[in-house]
Order: sequence, then structure tokens, then C-alpha cells
Amino acid sequence: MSSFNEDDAFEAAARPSLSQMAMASRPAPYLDGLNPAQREAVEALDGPVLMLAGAGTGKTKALTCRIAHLLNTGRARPNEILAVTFTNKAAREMKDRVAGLMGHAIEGMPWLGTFHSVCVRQLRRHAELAGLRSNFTILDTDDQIRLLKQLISAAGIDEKRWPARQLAGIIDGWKNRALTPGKVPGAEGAEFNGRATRLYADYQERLKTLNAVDFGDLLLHMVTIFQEHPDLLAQYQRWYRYILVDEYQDTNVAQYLWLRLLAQGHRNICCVGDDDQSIYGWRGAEVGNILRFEKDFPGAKVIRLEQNYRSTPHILAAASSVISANTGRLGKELWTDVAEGEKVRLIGHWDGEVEARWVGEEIEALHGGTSRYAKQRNNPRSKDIVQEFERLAKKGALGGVRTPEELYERFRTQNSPLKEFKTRKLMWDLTERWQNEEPLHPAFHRFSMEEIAILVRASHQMRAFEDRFLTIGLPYRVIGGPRFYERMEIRDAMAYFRVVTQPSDDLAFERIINTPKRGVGDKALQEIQIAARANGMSLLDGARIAVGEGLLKGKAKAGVAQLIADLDRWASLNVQQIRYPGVDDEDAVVEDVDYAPAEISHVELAEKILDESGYTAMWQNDKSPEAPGRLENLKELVKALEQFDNLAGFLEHVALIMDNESEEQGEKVTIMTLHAAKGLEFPVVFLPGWEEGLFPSQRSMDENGLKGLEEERRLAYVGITRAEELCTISFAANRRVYGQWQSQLASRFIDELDPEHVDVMTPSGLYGANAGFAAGGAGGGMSSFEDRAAKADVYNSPGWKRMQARAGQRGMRQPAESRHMVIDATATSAYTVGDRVFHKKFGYGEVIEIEGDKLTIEFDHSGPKKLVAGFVLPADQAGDVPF
DNA sequence: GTCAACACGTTTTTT
DNA sequence: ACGTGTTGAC
Repeated sequence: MSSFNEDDAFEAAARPSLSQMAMASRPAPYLDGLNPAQREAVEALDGPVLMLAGAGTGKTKALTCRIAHLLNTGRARPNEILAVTFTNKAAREMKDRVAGLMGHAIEGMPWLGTFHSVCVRQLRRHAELAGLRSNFTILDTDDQIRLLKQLISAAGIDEKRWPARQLAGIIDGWKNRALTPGKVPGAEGAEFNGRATRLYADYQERLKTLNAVDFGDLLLHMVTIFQEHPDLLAQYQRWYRYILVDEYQDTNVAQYLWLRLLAQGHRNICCVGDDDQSIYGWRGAEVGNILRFEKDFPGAKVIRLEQNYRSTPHILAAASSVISANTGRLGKELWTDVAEGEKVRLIGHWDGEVEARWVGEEIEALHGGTSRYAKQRNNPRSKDIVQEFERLAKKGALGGVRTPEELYERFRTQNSPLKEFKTRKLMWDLTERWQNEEPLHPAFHRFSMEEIAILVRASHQMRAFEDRFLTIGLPYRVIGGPRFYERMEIRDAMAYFRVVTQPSDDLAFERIINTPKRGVGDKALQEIQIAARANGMSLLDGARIAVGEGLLKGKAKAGVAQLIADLDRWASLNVQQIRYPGVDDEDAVVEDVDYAPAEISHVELAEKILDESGYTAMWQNDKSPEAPGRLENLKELVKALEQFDNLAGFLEHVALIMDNESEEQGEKVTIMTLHAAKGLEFPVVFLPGWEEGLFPSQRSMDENGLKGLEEERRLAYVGITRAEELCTISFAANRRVYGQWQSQLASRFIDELDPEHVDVMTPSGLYGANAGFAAGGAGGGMSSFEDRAAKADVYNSPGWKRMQARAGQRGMRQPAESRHMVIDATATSAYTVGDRVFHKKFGYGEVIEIEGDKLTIEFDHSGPKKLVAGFVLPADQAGDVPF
């Protein structure tokens, strides 16, 4: 891979082209929309810059304008800018926004990407310097664990006492700190009977023979290569004229070293971050990196972005009062010129269930425009919305949009460009208004479900909300959970593709050898492993020998023989061409492997593989609740293949782009963890579970002491600053923790909130008794709440109406005219007792009771559940309706 | 080699 | 409480 003529490329890069010089004189309209601090950050192009960008201060705007400015002034060509982010999403957004600013798609910014994708690009070019071939595979956590398991048992260590997971964690930690086996401090290698370091070394050896790397290696290998090859490093240092780093507070030691090495050339490095939002210490992030920036880069310019464009003053003040309890901050104070809004609301509840119930009710109220908050006269949003629209349109803030209808179209088709101007809210009001053809009462304010989020500390808190929302028919979406490519069926399918494209991929082969069941157990697998090791060949070839020499018997023999024959046949149909990108697009390496005429497309081949292997059939015959979903996912996987040229290209992509925001459609409330919410914003935010032990997390404090506590506090800060208009913090007096009831203490973070910016909805000490009062006079304590719920006019409940809307769309039987009439419940629910139904989460079940819009369903696998009819489907319709 | 009973460990998550 | 992963019986 060393055949690139680096120096020629650098020479050419050193001189700006004519077109670049012409560009330099172009006007820079993007500078106009910036505030003074942002402008300073954009224009300070040379030398080290640290941009301290608080939450909601327009850091992405500053960052993207900076890139545009670099290009526009001819300081750098697109391929001379190294811009790194942590997530693919952030990278994509940056690319899109730069393109938007430049007015055209930017061709070739090959070095804009995540740390990992940029490192893969580098490592593919210099793989041999790490003892690898350039077509190395990238293993994910699952493969990593399985490999370590083998090594642990091979070393004769009791796997029960020393689990592979733990070793993986230790090794990851070392890699995060850029420690190769040789550099691990002796004292730290004492785990695993003193053999942790040894196992680490074995693992690295094994990876090398497998021609594979794990995620941590991507950075580690590049740091090592650059440290050992100063000449190569110098080339890259010259090549990257400008370096930009997003979320700098999240960098670990390896990333820091890598950046520092590369930045030593031109020293044009701009790091953007917020020390107050460092919440990933537990996975190796070093806040120290950002705190130390000025020492690392003497003469660095530090620019603070403190004007907040997201939240109301009370929200900012409350967040600021909490975070001020932390020590060792670089210090920032966010401010806004927005008019006064609501105070942060604080409410205590009897237990987690009441809390979830209250949040559900409150969301319905905010959505329906009947919340106490919604009627606030002071609400800046209560102004006549059309006036607001006209004002913005006149100001040109809506980008040429003239009519509300146009805005609506724009909103639907391209969400983001208009977002800055808070058009989402406006949009919602306008749509409501057109639909109803009646003027909205200016004192009422409604929120779309999309504008509401519930942010929790730990994912197990989500359950109470899901349960409650299911019963009241409140549509929700959970962010997090297993990602698409991490799902079992997807990984299985991909393992098949991996073996077909790379027959030497032992880990993949091991995964599929008995999936579906082929009668191959430990014994048979061991025979194959022995045969492979004895001959120094791959497992697949070892299996050939094992079959040929009769080492396998009966079922196993037949199964493996069949699999081998299948794999050979599929491989012969596979077209392989892998393209490894270079520094520039011209020097990409294209590798042809067994180029066979394409008789069938790779998509057809994939279907064939899944079909003929019996894998599809395996799930079709599976009666578990997840089976239909899994088949659905497989279909999706095959569809995703269409966007690639061949299987190999697809696999290369998937290893790094593990995101699957399969954008569920429809108005839904979002439930997610505080960590997942970083970088996002919502008009309405609920922050439940602020209790000692849960938040701040006991474990965090136990394991990391004050450091842990401060990170939790930053998490609280992140949570509050997600809210644009309304932020509600809550806690429960009692909570069931691991099946055990515990009485809880309100979080210390609650005490740290400045009372001046908090609206306390619970008189202290009376959590439970006042839950109803707190809900805005809706009920009055628990018993009266139950009472009210029992008498509630279900046919007028929001959940019922939504269910009707959904049923109508699906062409289900419509109920009789209903508003206040009492009607036969069985006629209105479209279900009868005994019907078989399907629920996305609980699977198949049988209706055993019907009360209005609520069905009690005995699920085959999850037992009885009571939920709104709109959330289930007749069993025979399962699989074809998106939830 | 496959299935049911039990022990275990439960924060946060990207690539 | 609950799901996962390992142990033991067939």
C-alpha cells in the first residue's frame, strides 16, 4: 500500500490553484448571520484555537462556517482539511451544512468524518506498518468477546471468575489510553491471575493473524505508526493544513495523541467543546484534554460562545446554578436575550408509577392545549401565530417562504434549514389551524408530540413510562436499544456474507456453522478447530478436511458438508471488488478478488444465501414474538444492500456506520437516556427520577468518587439545557429497585437548583398526597385520580381518538358515531374477546377483556397486559404495518 | 446435542 | 423483577 506518491501530492497542494485564488475574493455571506464571538471563532483561522461552546450557542454553525471560510478564502483545499467528529450523524450534519453554506455539494472532503472512519482510511493505506493487509476486517464487540473467550480458556483460566467481558473492558481501557501490550504498567496487568497483559498481547497477536482490528485498534495503530515513522507523520502533518475537532471534551488519550501528532505541522488546530458537557469519562474520555489545551498549544486563542439560542432564561439559570457546584471548570456563563419564560418545574411523586402517570397526563395536557402552563399569559408563544409567521417571513428569516402552506411543505421535506428560526413550533400551530379552519385561541398553546422528550438516567426507568403510555395510548418512541446492525439476525446474516466474501473469516464461520441448527456442537467444532490449527488453515478449510477424513459423524458430517458446498457455490457467484480510498480520490486502491462475471446481482445472491442456508426458514418456523420482526429486519437488510456495489463494499461500510435511525414516522413523544440526548433539543423536556442513588448514580459515585459525582452533575446540566421552553424535573419518594421497594431521597442536584428559577409544584414532605393537586387541579390525590380514570369518557380520551385515526388509515372497521353516547364496547374496539392480536413489543396474544378503548390481552410470552387497542393489530395483519 | 431449571448481575454507549 | 447465560438431565 506504499505506492502512493505522497510528495507530488503535497507539492501540488502547497500552491493554491487559480480557481482557489478566484474564490478567495468571493463575498462571504455566511459571516453575516454570526454573533461577534462566533465571528471571531470563524475568522481566527491560523494558529491553535479553543472554542468553548456552551449548550445551544451555535457551535456547529461556527464550525461549519469556519470550514466554509477556509475553503472560500483559499486557505485550504477540501482535502487538506481534517475535520473529526465522534458520530456519523455529526459528520453528516457537518458535511451537509458546509455544502449548504457553499451553495453546492463539496466534492472530496475525504478527511471529514468520525475519528474512526478517518483512521480506517489512514490505516488501509499503511496497513503493512501494523502487520496487517489493507483489506483487514473490523471486528465489533461481539466478535471481540468471542475471541477473548477462546484465549481465556486456552490460557487455562476459569472463565467464570474472569469473564471475557471484563477483559474486553480492560483492554479497551488500555487502547483508549494508547497503551500497547508492552506499555501497560506492570501493576495494571495483575488482573486475570496476573495474566491480563499476557492475554492482551495474545489477543493482539491473534487479531494480526486474523487480519483484523477492533475499534480501539484503529486509533492505537495509527498513533503507533505515526510515532514509529516520523517521515510518514511529517507527510500527514504537511498534508493537513487545518484541523478541526468537534466535542473535544470527549476525546480519549489515544485520540488526543493522534491529534497532537498531526497538529504539530501547521499548528492550525481548532478544538470545539464544552467541559461542562463531558459525560463520557466512563468510556475513556479525558476532560483533562480540554482543560489542558492552552498548555498543549501555547499561544492558543480561547473563544467562548456564551449566547444561548435555545432556552429561556429560567432554564439557563437553573442549569447554571447546578453546574456551578462543580470544581475545575473553565468557566462560562450562558445568557440569552429571549424574554422571560416559565420557571423550571419541580414535582415530587409517591412512586415511579405515579410519576409516569403524571407525566402522561401532563403530556396530554400540553398536547391538547389545556395544561396550566399552556394558558400562561406570559408565554411568548401565545402571541398570534400568524402574526409571528408574517413577522418572520418579512424579516426574510423563513428563506423565501411566503405562505404558511409553503412553509409547511418546506418543513415536511427539509426539516433542518428552517429549524434555527423555531419554525417547528410555528408549523405545528399553523397546521392545527388549517386543519380546524378555526382561529386558535391566542391564550392556548399546543405542543406536538415530537416536541416533547423524557430524558432518564438509566434505561430501566423507561419501562414505567412505556407501560403507562401503552395503557393511555400515548404514542412514544424509544431511542437507544439495540441498533439495527447489532441485532442477532442481522449479525447472523452478515456472518454468512462475510464467509462468502472472505472464506478465512473464522469468527464469522464459527457464528454460522450451527445457525440454523446443523447438529454441530462443541465436539464437532473442536475437531474442525484442531484440523484447522494442525494444517495452519482457516476453519472453513479445516472443516473440509474434517469432513474428508471422516472426523465428523452423522448429523454433523452431513450438515457441515452441505454448508461447505453451499458456501463454495455462493462464493462462485459473488463479485468482489473492494475500493480503498486514498488521500485523494485519484489514489484510491481498487482490489479485484476473484472477479467473476455477474450472473446474479449481489442483492439476489444475498437472498439466495439466506434462503438456501435455511436461515429465513429458521425464523419463519420460530413462534416467538420477535420472529416476525426479525424477518422484517432481514428484508430491510437485503434492501439496504441495493445501495452498494457488492457484498464486500457493504460489509466495509457497515463495520463503521453502525447507525440505524430508521426514522420511525409519526408524531411521537421521545423517551431516551440523558447520554443519548446530548446535542439534541426539545421545547418540552421531562427529567424524571432525580433521586439519590439513581441520579446521581450510586455506582458512579462509588467507583469514581467526586469525579463520578461531578460527571453526574454535568449530566444534569446536559439534561436541563436540552429544554427550550419547559423543563420539568421530578422525583419519587418510593421506587422499586431490582424488585425491592426502596424509599428514595430527592437528588442533591435538586437542592443545588436556584429556588428563584424553580416552580415547586409539591409542598415538601407531601409527595403522594399532592400529586393530583400538582397536576393542575385535574384530580386530587391518588384515590380521586383512580375515580376520575374510571369515570373518564374513554371515547373522548386522546388515546382513543388517536386510535380511531390510526384505525381509519388502516381501513379497519369504523366505530359508530360516538362522542358522548354510550355504546357497546365490543362494537367500537374492532376486536372481540378471543381475537388473536399482535403487538410489536409483546408479540402475539389473545384478547380476554374489552373496556372501551382498552384491551386486556393475554400475551403468549409476556402474560396479561392492559393497553389501548390502537397499539395492537389483528394477528393476521402483523408484519405489514409500521408502528 | 438439545431442552428446561437455576444462578447471576444488573448505568451511561459510539465506533 | 427480569433477562441472560450456564448447568444438568434426557
